[in-house]
Amino acid sequence: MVVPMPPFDFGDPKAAERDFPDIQSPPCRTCDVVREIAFCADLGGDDFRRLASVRCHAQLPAGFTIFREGDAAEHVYSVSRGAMKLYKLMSDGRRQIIGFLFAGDMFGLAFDSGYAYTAETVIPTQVCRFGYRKLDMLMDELPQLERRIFAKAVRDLAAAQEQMLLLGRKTAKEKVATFLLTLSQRAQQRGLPASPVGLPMSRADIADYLGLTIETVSRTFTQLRRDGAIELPATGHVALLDVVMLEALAEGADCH
Amino acid sequence: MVVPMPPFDFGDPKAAERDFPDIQSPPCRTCDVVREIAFCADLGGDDFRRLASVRCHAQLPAGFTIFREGDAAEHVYSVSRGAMKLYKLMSDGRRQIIGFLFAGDMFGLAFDSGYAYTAETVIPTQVCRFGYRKLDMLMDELPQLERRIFAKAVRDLAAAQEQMLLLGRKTAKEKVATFLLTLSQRAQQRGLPASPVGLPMSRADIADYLGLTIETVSRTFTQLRRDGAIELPATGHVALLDVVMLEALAEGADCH
DNA sequence: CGTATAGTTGATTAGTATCAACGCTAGTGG
DNA sequence: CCACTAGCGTTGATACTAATCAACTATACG
Repeated sequence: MVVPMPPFDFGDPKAAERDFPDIQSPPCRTCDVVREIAFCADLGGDDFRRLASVRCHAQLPAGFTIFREGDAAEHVYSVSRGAMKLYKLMSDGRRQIIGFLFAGDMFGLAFDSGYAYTAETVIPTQVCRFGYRKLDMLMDELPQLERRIFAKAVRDLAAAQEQMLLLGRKTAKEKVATFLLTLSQRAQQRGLPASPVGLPMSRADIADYLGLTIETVSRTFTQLRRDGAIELPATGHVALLDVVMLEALAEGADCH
Repeated sequence: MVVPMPPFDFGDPKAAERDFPDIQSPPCRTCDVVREIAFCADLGGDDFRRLASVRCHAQLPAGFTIFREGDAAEHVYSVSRGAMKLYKLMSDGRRQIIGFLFAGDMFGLAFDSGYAYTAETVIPTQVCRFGYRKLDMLMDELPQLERRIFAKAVRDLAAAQEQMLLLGRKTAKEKVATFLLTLSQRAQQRGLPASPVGLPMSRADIADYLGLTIETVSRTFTQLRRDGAIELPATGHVALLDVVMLEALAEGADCH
């Protein structure tokens, strides 16, 4: 079901970052499932096969950097399984996570210059990779595909703008509530339950996504737990007990 | 040179907001200039004429709302002259400005649902409007055009991500320095001088763009003026005296 | 010229960051 | 299988940036 582990040394993270394991493999079932939500959706069987011909897969360990901000953009990626984070760094190490990605999400679009962000796995993750040139040629042939990716870029833009509102104008509590609701909605879209939601990323990742510190994120979680809005059954999981309250909190109806 | 004033009441802002003045007018010179940087660029003379056939122009007063967040997306717009702001509102009135637009900038792209933001003029502004359906059909015929708009969306996305870094991780001084540098660069791209830059938007607009308050923006301006980094020769204008210092400040080298 | 609005400056407060310590969990090796 | 250890997460005390509240000044407009 999952592509065999690529031949790099898991014990040495530096070695793991050297190369993207370039495995040419037959279409896998996971990717067929993902197809419905991924950017290959809506393509006829024949078109899909042509698209599939220019891709390759890889199973990557947690903490694996696929590309860095500024790298020449040579591939577009799609997550088949697992979770990724995209981030930007400042010279002094401050980090802003631009987004989290799950199965079906695409990343790596960059037109003129290089990639605008670094892409790193959060947990062991399987991705499909598409060569840029081949994809470009394919887009000329399949206008359906281009339109599909175009629409995806516009949706990403809308999401980024929503996040700008969050970062610029929301309080810590509102930020965390919004984050949890969004995670839940996205889980639903992937056919997963809305309530015990996987929370694969660390507190540091959440903090850097919401423009907060680890401590504030932690404190806010406890506060929401005390309010009865959420529960933290196990590490890496949240249960949304009171979605209505969370929605109120997300928009500023702060019941202190 | 500029299209005649549309027939709505400038004295009554409510009335002004009712309708987009639907003026069918011959291609104007301003728009031809803008063409080089706007999304119609790179089209052959014939293709450009076809694109021109589906557009209409309007000259709008300051503070004019072209569309609101959530409105059904029926048109795409391009600024010919003037300045616009795009923003999102929260239920309690908190506002986040998503971006400022100047001559050559496009806005109004929205795929599935309605517009993701409200679009309002900052000063008297001239815009071109393109019907969505017609543009859609035209994109099918002119892949060049679709690719062009696609690229624009990807660049907008990168800009939004850069702004996420600013909003989430930069200090007030870093935010303002970054803002001024970006304004200056964009002015240059439009063929204007880099240094005395027009600052058509209010302090409130700048504050809502940078995730600050009016007072903090004002204080930071004075601070930068005292540092010798900028000068405020007249209302609505900034001179960037020390770009190197501003660049250092923008990235966090805070010379207090 | 007078008034309304936008912008500046000052005093105080509040929210989040920072610094610091502690507890828990997961992974490791005996 | 269990003890050990490192890293992650939580909690507390304090500091600091930017928000808020308030007054004043400058600018634009009628």
